[in-house]
Amino acid sequence: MEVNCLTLKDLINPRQPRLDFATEDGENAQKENIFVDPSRMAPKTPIKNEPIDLSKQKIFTPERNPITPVKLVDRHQAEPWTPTANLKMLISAASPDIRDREKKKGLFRPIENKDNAFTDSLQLDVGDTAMDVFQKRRPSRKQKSLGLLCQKFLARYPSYPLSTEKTTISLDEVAVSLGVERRRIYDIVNVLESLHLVSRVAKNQYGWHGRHSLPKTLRTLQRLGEKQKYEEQMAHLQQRELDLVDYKFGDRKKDGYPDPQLLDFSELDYPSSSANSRKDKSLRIMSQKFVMLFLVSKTKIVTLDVAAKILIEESQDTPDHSKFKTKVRRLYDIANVLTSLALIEKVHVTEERGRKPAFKWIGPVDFSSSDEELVDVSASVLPEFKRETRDQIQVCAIEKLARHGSFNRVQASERIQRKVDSEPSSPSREERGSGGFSLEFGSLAAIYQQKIEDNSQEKGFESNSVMPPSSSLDPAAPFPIRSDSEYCVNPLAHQAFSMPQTDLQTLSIHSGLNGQGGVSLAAPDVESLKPAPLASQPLLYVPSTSLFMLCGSLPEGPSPGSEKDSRSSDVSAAAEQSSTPSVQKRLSEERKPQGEEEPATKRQSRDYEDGPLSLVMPKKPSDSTDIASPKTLNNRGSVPLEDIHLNGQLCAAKECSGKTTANGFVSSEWGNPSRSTEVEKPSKDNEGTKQPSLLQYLYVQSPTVLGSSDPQEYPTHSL
DNA sequence: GTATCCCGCCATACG
DNA sequence: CGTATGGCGGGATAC
Repeated sequence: MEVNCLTLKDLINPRQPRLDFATEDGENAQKENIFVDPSRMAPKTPIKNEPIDLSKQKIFTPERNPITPVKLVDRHQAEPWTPTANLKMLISAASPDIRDREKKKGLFRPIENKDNAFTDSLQLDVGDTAMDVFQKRRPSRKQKSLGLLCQKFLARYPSYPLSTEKTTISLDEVAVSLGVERRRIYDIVNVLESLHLVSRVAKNQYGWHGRHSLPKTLRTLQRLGEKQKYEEQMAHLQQRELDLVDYKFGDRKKDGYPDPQLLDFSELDYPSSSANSRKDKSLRIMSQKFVMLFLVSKTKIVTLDVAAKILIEESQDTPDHSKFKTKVRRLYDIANVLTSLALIEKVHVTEERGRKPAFKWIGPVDFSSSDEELVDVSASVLPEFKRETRDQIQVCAIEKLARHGSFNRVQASERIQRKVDSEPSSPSREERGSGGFSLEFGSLAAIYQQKIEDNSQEKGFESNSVMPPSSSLDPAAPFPIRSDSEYCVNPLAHQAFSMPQTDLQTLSIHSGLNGQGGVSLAAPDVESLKPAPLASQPLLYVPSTSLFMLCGSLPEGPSPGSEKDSRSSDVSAAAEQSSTPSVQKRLSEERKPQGEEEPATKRQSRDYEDGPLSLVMPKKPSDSTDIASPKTLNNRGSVPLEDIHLNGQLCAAKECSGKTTANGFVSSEWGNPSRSTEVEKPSKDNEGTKQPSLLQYLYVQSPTVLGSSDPQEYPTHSL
């Protein structure tokens, strides 16, 4: 299909046609969105700084100004790709109007994603013939995923742009360049806007801010989330689920009132926009709330259904099932974007009720803390409105609290605990949340970041310590882990980053899941690692899902539980109890040689050996050095830099791993789901003690997931 | 089957 | 009226 559809570009440049883009590989594996990165992500446009590239667009849009874009022109009729498409075509034939529409669309084609290098080459071998093209090129759905698209989008701009330059984003331009309809760009931009990575400047234009203020934004959101007592809400919902109740919360928990204004908070102050009256509706708000849920969650894991329920609640209550479905749909959209930003990753949680899709926060968590500081910061950053917002929010929150309080929070909490439980962190950093230190870090980090940017990125924050450094490095991703990606400014880096992230994620996951703890630990390593950089990269990204979480206590304790150890320390005391140490050790020992890519099989085997732990282990490879990463490198070709971080991350990850795991264990998988079930049950956990958290989640990696989800293939490096 | 989620119709907002 | 935005959900795809 691609073939068929040419894009404007193609038109312009006829020769390229298929190959470039095509590749797909579709099947590969990955789940959907993954990123690969191609070298080309930013194809034409100049990435970094320049936002706009007229060249390509020329035809289409004028771009720069808000002028209205022309809709695109058509290309030939449509692309037959989907069945629907065909139908449409037919229809269009019948009706002119429709036809027009079609024309408009016309453009998309997959862009090249990927790097040509590998894939293409591979594919090329096969042949470029038309046939191949057809087959290969087929635009698989994945290629068109929002996550991938978002990645491409992000690759066009520096994560940490220099303050001096302001980048403007022309929606049309981007749409054309990425080969998608504008509608899709809105989806991305809206989410980015909710995190203040961009802001709307004018009609068709958005200003790119990058992740500089992300920490602040997250802090603010975290606070808001706390105020809203999202944690409790989540707990309630979970309970309900247990009960079976689905949507509908009878209780109405808290909210009687609307949420306060997250939105508002969203608007930065960007000069130009004065008018904003965006009625911001759902996507933006939903995105912020969704993020808040992660930030307030101890486990940092949020299931889609819980998130959907909470969101619905707030807004309205219609327990309508359809509404729920729609919400979930939107959440997937948001999640894809957040995944591309390396803030979350997909996991599965198995609860009593069964396995459910969920996402785990892998972004920075550090800040917690006290309000004031935060506030200040935010204030500085965000101007006025923030404060206002905050105040408002606070007020609301208070009210809510009061109400809630009355409620049964207690119960809820208990239940919740069960579910969530887990927790996080382990020993090392338990406090993170509590302590203010995190805040400090955050701020420091921010500062550093900026400086760094200015300077050059590099830097060595690393040095020291733990968290801070890491955070500093990666603002975006506070976690040590992901930081790398961010760190890099270059576009390429971004691209690359995806991989790293993955790695990180994976690692962390394996380890224990919790990012938190891990992070801190990691940081140090990272530093050291950094230098090594590239090597580490090899890992690749594993997108999502590698793990599953199971709730409940572990069954036998033995194995799994113990192994796993707790990562969670904070919460779960349980972890402490037993296992932790051992686990950690292991982790440490191990390293991951390769990235995660390993096939599930391997893991499994390992698992068997050790049990869940083993899973974790693999990742560890500390060394990151390994290397292999060539692939990643590829991208980098142009961009050198930052990759390094990745390595660091890895390290961190491993460390984390140690901590992590607390309650759950990882299992290998699917294969044995049964097991998991067993587990679930409550054994009560060890802990029962203090923590409420009764339920534990198990994280399991799923082989499938691995394989499947990640299609990645990236073979990795293997090592 | 279920989980994801693309696609794009169509309602709004705005001019 | 037109365009700009983006809610929304049918239905396709991935698993």
